[in-house]
Amino acid sequence: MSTVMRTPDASGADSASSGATAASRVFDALKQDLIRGRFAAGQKLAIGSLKTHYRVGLSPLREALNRLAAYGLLEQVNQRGFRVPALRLDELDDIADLRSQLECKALTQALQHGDAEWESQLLAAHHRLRRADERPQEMEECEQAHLRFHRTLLAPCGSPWLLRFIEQLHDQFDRYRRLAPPDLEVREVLDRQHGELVQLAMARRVSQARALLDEHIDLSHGVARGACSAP
Amino acid sequence: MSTVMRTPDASGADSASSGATAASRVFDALKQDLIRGRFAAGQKLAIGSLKTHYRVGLSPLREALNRLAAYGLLEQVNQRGFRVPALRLDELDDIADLRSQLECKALTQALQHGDAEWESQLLAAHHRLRRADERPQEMEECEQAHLRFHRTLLAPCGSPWLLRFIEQLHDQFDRYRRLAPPDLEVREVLDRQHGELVQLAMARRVSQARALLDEHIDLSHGVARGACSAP
DNA sequence: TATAATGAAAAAATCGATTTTATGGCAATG
DNA sequence: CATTGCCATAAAATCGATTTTTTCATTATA
Repeated sequence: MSTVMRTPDASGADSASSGATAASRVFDALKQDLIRGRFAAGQKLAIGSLKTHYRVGLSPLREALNRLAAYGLLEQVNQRGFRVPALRLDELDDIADLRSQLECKALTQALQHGDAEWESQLLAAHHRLRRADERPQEMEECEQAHLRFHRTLLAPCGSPWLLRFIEQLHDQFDRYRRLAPPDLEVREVLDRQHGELVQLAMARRVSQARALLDEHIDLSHGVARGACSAP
Repeated sequence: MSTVMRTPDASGADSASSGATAASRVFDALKQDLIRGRFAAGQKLAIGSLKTHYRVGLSPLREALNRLAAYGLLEQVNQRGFRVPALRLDELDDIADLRSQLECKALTQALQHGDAEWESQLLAAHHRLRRADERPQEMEECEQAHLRFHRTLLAPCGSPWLLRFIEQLHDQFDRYRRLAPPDLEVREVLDRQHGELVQLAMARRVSQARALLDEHIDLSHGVARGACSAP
């Protein structure tokens, strides 16, 4: 069962499944590693090393790099390869501002269209998130659960392009957030907000939910700013 | 002078210039042909024919196709190649709605940040647009001028990611609009609105300008709907 | 000393051929 | 008659080698 990819991985599922090509596998792996900050910001990628590191040939690797550049997780300069984008405070502010704008819109629409089935899924996603948060040593587990929770929250908004952009911004944002020093106090507030979001969403309290999501993103934004050095 | 490409062609300029690679050239050509509707919607692309048509080898061609899929102008299914996305009314509505939302936001910010230099550029862009419109036989000329006008209008908004998404949506929207039967009456109104937009922008009348841009997009939307058949 | 030219080494991009996977017709089976 | 299995064909994906372009240390020049 292969996945239609008008966008890199529109389904949100990892292409680790059966019919995955080498290109899509290395795309997923590279994407994760970029978001997790495994490459230094601003660094130039040595294609030769990537080839050996990810155990793929040149062609699928280059195809993956091209996708990532089009997606915005890499910069491509014409005869001089690929590099990791720098982390810039002004860009983070831009990303966070747009996230607020788009996710609040999506939330409004999701509260209008979401049905009973969605409510169950949202509760389930929140439950998984809490469980994962109880074992913070499993970082990737937590991150996955967190991503899925936010996806589930906005999923029924009815606008594929809106969701696409939100996903893209989320990936960009996470590059910053994951590199920032963690703030356990803020972290607790953020966790609490997840539960409150579920309550407000189920009760269809649009404006309150919007305000809370806005605050949620803004708090995260404050933490993520710690990833930036100079400008 | 090569261009940084965190996105396909972030500068808006054609990569026909000096340091262009085969991949970026065929990317530009394919992108234009897709937007111009030279391929039937839903059609599967025969990579072999593309190779001969665009006179490039397999590797650069595949890299271009991968970029286009990540950009959303192609669909990619894992072991069965690339196809042109179908034209769907609900998707067009989605695109138009988002365009309104994002472009109005950008317009507001542009009116706040735009300086005198920008005003000159806007006047110039509008002048070129009018001149191009006088020779409607030069369709591509008109389209280019039109695109540049809208780019210039929003350019100083100060948000690279917002501009990126707007550009992407604009390309998607144009796929529909260019295939729709032209409506000369509406066309005249749209042309008039361009001039009015310039006036309102220069006078920094934010809310009036927003309302007009919204109407502008909505009118275009009505025309573009003519490109859709069934759903 | 600063600047420009040079050329070897490294990296990016591309090509041609091979391998892998899907597709569609046809026979075999229930 | 519908369904399944099999093969030949076609297409997609990948590999290995070649070509092109950049990089950078070195030398020549003003």
